[in-house]
Amino acid sequence: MTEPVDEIRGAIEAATSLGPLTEADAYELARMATVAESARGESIWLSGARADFFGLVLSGFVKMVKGTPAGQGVTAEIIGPGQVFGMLGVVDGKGCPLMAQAVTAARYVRIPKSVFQPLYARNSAVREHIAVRSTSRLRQAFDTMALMSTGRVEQRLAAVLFTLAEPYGRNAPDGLLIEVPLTRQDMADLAGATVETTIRTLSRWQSQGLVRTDHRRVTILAEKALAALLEG
Amino acid sequence: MTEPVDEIRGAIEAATSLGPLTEADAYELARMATVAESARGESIWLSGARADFFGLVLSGFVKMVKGTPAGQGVTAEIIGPGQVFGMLGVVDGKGCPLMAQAVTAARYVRIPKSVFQPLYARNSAVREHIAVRSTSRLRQAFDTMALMSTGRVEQRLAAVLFTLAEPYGRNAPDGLLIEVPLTRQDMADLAGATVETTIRTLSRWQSQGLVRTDHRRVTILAEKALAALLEG
DNA sequence: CGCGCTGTATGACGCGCGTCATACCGGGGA
DNA sequence: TCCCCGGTATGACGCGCGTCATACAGCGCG
Repeated sequence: MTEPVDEIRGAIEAATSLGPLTEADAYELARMATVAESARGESIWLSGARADFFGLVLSGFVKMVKGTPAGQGVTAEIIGPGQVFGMLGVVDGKGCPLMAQAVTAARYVRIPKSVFQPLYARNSAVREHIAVRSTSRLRQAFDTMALMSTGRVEQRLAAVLFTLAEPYGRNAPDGLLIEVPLTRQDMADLAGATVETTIRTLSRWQSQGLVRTDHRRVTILAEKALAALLEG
Repeated sequence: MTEPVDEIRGAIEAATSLGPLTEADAYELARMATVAESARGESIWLSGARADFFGLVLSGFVKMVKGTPAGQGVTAEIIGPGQVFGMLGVVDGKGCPLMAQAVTAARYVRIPKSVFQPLYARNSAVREHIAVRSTSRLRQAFDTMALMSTGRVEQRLAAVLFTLAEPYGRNAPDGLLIEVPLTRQDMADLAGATVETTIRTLSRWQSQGLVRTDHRRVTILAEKALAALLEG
């Protein structure tokens, strides 16, 4: 069994989101970080709460949820193993406006912002790396905005599946398996729709042979046919 | 009459979006930049086109439009005097995925990316400044995403007005005047709705005394009542 | 002046999808 | 074992809003 600090350090060094850290920096972070676990559905932090740490997922999946004025939440993104979440606040000192919640049972590293901040201030390569990632996410955000404001639910849902398939898709014998276990409610939150409509849409797709769901995991069976819906 | 280069330099130094430039840097940029004009409705660059410059608005307004797979466009943001647009591509070298189009007759400074890039690479204060602004826009983007995916048109439209009022609102005798001249179509694009629905909604608000429109400029008469719609 | 074009406005119609209600299934706990 | 609860599924209903059609006012132009 490896020492926890080594496991953490390994994960930190492997996380491309953090950028090019020196060995000493990685060790420093690892030394001050801790591993935490959350059960499925558990909140890691609440929206608006000034979390004093950000997270690096070791296993499982975490979602970032934005509360709407209307009350219900919309999921902004799904964070998987090797990805960090809640680091936005590190850049400008403001808190993260999104709620973090475990989609599945999850293990993750808690890295105190107070430890990372000086490193961020000192290491310009890390700053640059994070800046580039921010702009890339901004591009994605524009795409999502455009989709959400014009599309029908069917299109949004299809887009959600493809968005998830990009980082978390795996080729399976009969199609493209999305490795994130999501309930219909989870997908509805991603698409900005209701559970019922999501269920209906997926049922229809299933009967048309476009997708298959198995233990909360979706497999895209007919990629081209599903992609065609996006043009609608 | 001031020399063009001085007018440009003044605008560049005043633009907070560009960050803390040294005098020499500002002069260097100004020397290589040019002033351009666009008539209302004119495209400054097309989506996907690799513009080799970004812009700094001197007067008038410019909108950034994201084309949707479905065909029609959604306006991501409105850029006013003193604001820059299309600078995203400078950070990571990729092009700007949004179309830039003049909402009104507009004058703007064209700053070649090839001139700004080395400055960006050299001046870490500028990098940091831009990074902070990116994260702030990312936050906004999350808000907009949440709004677009859940809200009714009425709510989205109200949100659009308040979003515009923040940078471009001015206190007028009878309310809050939004200084951007927008057609109903423009507002529809911002809200992700159709012209007809936008017209109907604004007509209703007008008859209820919530807003007034005058020469394409909207005045919010009953701020609290309008804000109440957001909670719906 | 009439003509065309753009922007605003209003009505009719239909469908997508949100809302509410009901039912079934599987798993974990007393 | 039964019960309960979270997740899935399906039907009925209604309304918001997108779509299409029509009308009119302002404005530049030949």
